[in-house]
Amino acid sequence: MVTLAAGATMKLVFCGTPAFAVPTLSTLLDAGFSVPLVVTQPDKPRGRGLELSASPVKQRALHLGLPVAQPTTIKNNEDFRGQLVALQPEAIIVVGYGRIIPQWMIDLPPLGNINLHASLLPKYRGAAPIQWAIARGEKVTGVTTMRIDAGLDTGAILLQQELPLRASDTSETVAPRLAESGAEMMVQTLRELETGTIQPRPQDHAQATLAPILKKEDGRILFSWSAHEIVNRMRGFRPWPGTFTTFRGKTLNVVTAEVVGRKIPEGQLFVEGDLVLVGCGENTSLALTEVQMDGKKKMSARDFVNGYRIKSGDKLGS
RNA sequence: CGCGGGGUGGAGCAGUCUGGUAGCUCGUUGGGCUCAUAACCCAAAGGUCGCUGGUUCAAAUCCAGCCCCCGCAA
Repeated sequence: MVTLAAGATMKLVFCGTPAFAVPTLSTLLDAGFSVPLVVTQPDKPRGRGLELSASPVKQRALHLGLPVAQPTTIKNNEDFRGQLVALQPEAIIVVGYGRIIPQWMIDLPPLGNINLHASLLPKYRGAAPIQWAIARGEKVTGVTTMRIDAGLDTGAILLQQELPLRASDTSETVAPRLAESGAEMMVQTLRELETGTIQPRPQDHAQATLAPILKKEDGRILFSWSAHEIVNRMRGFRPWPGTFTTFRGKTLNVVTAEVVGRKIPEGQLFVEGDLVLVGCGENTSLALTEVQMDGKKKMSARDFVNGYRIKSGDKLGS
């Protein structure tokens, strides 16, 4: 548990949207920081039926009784700007807000705009750092606090913490852990910024890599990839966009699978007992474990074979 | 009124268009074969075909309404 220096009640504005940002908001409050305003993205239609729904951060903020602002524009929004200026925050905290922070906002608070990013910057700059780190087969990822500047996740690094990745980890298992450790680290970052004991460290831009926001198509499997690469994407892109291919004209989501060192023609199925293999690149293949047909529930590979009469030689990807 | 798929013995599916004895691959149970087996052979049990109403001599199948599940999109 992190504690704030006695007597200090730093005033913050918190900008965030997804579930990843929620622990930071809660932890800051628990640590005694004052958050007179929470900024989050406007409610959007989500889910079947496209019903309007509030962001996870908004839901938590309302639960905590905090004022919420949901500006549709920021850069030239005089009302919003006036609101922030009037609050005179000492720092603005940004965690997965999902908007470009305009210069006037960067210049506003004396301690700057502090961002929590879910990677070891300068690696994996962008909107989907957790997913891409896993999809690229990284053994270690982490969280970074940094001072926001005009670029995309290019600001000076304040604190960083590593988190080892296990072979069984997926985005679903890693994100909460990073969110928790990042929340604690944000508290520590602010304390050290306040006492001046932190040394901002410029990023080595030559080492930068990108983690662009995911699109559905990022989940499409190419069986020319090695099974290792496909499994890594499977882990990283879970639960969305998932990893999928097509089977008999419909989308087939490959939920879980294991790497097998066996040569089978790419995209071709091979059934042997309870094993359902599909050929991949570099003389590897995938042993399917769980799949989901379009419009159906997730099922075991065994059920898939029994129900759909899968035979060796059937092909995926068409 | 965002688009689309689906609900059939324990599981996954076919059958629905062209109404007329409930099917397939598994699983389960019993038996057989075998040194043995998750393998093979034989047999059996197990289903109000999501719910309600309608049409019909007859509805899983056609019509209307409702419930539930899933994918896309966001």
